[in-house]
Amino acid sequence: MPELPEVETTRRGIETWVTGRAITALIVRDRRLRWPIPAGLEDELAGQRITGVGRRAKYLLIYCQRGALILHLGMSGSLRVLEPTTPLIKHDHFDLLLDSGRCLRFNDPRRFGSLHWTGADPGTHPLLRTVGPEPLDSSFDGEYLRRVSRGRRVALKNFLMNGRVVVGVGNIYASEALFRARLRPGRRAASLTTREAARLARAIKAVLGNAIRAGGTTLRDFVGADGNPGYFRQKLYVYERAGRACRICRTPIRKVVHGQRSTYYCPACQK
DNA sequence: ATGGGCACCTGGCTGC
DNA sequence: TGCAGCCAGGTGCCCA
Repeated sequence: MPELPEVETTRRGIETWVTGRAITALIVRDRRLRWPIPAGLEDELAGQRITGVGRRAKYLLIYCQRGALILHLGMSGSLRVLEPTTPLIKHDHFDLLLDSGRCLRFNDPRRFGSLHWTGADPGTHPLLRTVGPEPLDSSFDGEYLRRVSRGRRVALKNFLMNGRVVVGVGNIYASEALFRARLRPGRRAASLTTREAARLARAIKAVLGNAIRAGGTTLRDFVGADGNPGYFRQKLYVYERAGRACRICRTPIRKVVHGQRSTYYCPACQK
């Protein structure tokens, strides 16, 4: 499910509900995620106050007095603000109960999500230590993309989805950003000219920014903290539009596979 | 170092 | 109606 815009939508959705609240309890119902929820986390969290909610890459960071929770939504995870009495459904993994009387409830059918705890700066955690720049930061620009793409023979699409190059760009937004930059997904990264790299960096920022403004993309099951879907799907130009007319030039959109993932592009608009 | 492929899971849809 | 097969928004790890 979630790429950067969906995680950011979730972050904004929970922020005002949890910041400044104390955790009264963590109730774990199913520890089985990509990695098991750490034993003893219940005791660590009880009584701690939440000081803020951040995001790094596709990880949500819930800052507490003595450390931070690091939460990944995987492919199918969602985190909602609910009354604790809301009936449980299949794949509800945990509740974080707050002193406001609300709770954060995490549901994840495919169990690709994860929950970690760190007593240190989350940026030093092994999962986050080696990741690339945030695409919406000013340090991420055409000059950076041009520099790190030198000598790289991978397809542009895979290059963008490599978290060491840039974080947050998943399968939907890689295709969308390449369409917006008018670049073919199969081109070698090393073929990027200075101008193209600048166009691509701008396209990534624009696509992600617009998707955040729309509350993310819901293809099947993404919902934000309020339970509502995202509305960016209506604004997709190529993703899941194989055979349909390009919104710019009416040429049929093509679907190919790169690294076992579906990729969509317009053979006329993208060079 | 780089790139490619696999594995981890459940559920929804398609076609026989 | 049942069932097999395929596909899905991520990413750490293994191997060449």
